[in-house]
Amino acid sequence: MSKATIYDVAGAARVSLATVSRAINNPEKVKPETRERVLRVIEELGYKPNAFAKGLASRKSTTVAVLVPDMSRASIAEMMNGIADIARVYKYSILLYILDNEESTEEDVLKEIIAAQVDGILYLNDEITESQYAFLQTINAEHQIPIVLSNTLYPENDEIPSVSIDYDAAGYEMTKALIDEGRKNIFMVSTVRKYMVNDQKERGYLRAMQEAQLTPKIMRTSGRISINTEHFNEYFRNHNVDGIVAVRDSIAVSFINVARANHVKVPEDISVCGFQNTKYASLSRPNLTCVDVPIYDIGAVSMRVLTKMMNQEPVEDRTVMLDHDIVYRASTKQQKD
Amino acid sequence: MSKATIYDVAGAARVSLATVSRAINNPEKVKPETRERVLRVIEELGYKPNAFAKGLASRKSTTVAVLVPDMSRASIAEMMNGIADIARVYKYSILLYILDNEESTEEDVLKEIIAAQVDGILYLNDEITESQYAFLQTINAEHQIPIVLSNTLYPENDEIPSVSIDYDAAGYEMTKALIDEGRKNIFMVSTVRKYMVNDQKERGYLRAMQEAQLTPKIMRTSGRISINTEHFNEYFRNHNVDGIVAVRDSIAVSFINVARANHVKVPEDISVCGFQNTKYASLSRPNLTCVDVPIYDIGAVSMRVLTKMMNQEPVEDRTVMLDHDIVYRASTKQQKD
DNA sequence: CTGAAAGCGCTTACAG
DNA sequence: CTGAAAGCGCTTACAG
Repeated sequence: MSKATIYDVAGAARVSLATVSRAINNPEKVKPETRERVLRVIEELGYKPNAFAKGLASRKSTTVAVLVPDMSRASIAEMMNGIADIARVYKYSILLYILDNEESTEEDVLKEIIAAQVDGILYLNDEITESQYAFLQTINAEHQIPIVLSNTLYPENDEIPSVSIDYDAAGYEMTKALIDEGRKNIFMVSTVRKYMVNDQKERGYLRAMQEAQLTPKIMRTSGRISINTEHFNEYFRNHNVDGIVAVRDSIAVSFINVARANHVKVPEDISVCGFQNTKYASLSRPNLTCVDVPIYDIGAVSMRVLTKMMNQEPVEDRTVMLDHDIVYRASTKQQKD
Repeated sequence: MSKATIYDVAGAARVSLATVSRAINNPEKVKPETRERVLRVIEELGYKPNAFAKGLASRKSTTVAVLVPDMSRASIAEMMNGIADIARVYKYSILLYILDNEESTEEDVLKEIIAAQVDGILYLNDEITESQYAFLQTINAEHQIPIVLSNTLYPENDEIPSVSIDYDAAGYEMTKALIDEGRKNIFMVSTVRKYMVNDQKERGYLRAMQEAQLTPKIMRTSGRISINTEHFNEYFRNHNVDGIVAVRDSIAVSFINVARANHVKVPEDISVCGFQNTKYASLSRPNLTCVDVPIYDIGAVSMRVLTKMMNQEPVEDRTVMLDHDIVYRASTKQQKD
């Protein structure tokens, strides 16, 4: 019923199966006349090449693996949309691997990926460590399989290309904006776990504070709301805070809530800003000022870079930094346009 | 380097390739002694079966397609985690297909999926229509390929199994809770686009209102925050509202914000509740009362049902409804425990 | 319990 | 521009 094979097409078009294959994959090598006849038969029969046979014979899968740490981070979903759109344009399928820290280690998953014979790997795990990077390099070298880091970067090394924004600069600008408002006691709220990307934000924050001769203070939270609330409450009792640069929107919103519960006014008494420009930023009251990360584009561009690598095209820029904006809203005093 | 094939294993273990294949796939058909020898060699050589050859020879892919409308809906990411965890247990890979309304129609994507020879399909598109359902049935019948609906249901027909919660009952209970608070002018805020799932919530709402002899009023919004805000503002000027059952948390939070901007107090003057129990619910002020949908479990169970179908095991219950809770928080008066 | 052999549906030099 | 044929790395009756 749906099992038309290349033989059926060849028979119906009265050519050899080699010609059918060429008509599909190297149309220019087939006489237009024949090509059209073949294509028409393909259409009529609803023929779709068997992906396994094709993969086996050609040693190419037209499949890429997307490796993600945990889908539920808001940014990742939107990044997937960008990846999927570009993948579709270039006819790649997406094999999704979600890392859960439980049973299987990342190394196992990567072995699985290799066994699946993907043509390339998109690595969305933003908490990349030295040893993980080294492991990726090994894979890259041993299996000749292109890898791109999506929304992460590994500043010491660009052997594996990466696509993100300049988080260091963004952290700097965001902090500078609060300094320009006259804030003195600006805290960065970062995460306990060390993410490369948050590291960069911290660097930018530190630079801005040092330039302004202010004392930088970084507090680290888990991502969990309930814990944050207590943690932040304590801070209000014991610290003088008039500015917050949070590494994520949701953390910033948590902070706003705690501030207001402590009768501290946002933005009169304290300015709060975040990173990402998720829906949280628009749903919070006051609306959150934040760095607008073009997360869809990061996904799309990193997939595009990967397609180039899979085609052996040269990749001139191995550390792509997309532009970012700062969206000024009501959680800070300074409301530029 | 990494290209050990079944021949290499067979050679090193001094058996035929048939035996190697059996040692992997039907261990009980191989003498324990030989089996262990083979397995040891596999370990040593780091042999991984070539997925394409295996797929081609066996006509099974151990891959499932997950078809999603748009990753960025909050619920889908978490559902994917549930799906992925169970998929891993049963050794299935996930091929991800994201529908964007642009170029390719759903029908094209499904053809692609079939060409990819997946063993099963998980369908997460919650706005399923009659014609889509019919098309899925065709696929099911023609290609003998199992399909499960995840977090959707198609009440008129259970030929295609589905896993969700009883959204009708949940809508009823949520509405009833507001009625029990003494609210009279309870609106349901639903979506312009017709989602099966929201239909169910509306049914439950209507039933509760009718039982209480109250006039049901359904307003429909797009999901976009900016539009909602205007829309809701108008409502406050022209209507008497003392209760809101929103079909999504984010819509409920939008409504809370607009209410407060109009100096209407939540929950003193108006009770507001939503659906899903996302992070929005905890980040809003006041915290949002809502139906807690076990979205991870929905993903996990639907994947489990699919594995059963792929193994030809009988599926007794074709319309699985998982339990749900209502989480009472500060956006409603009645705070049960 | 094990092996020889056919076959899965393609691609791709190699001839012509 | 086209065809015959080998080969990709497995699985699976079929014998034994």
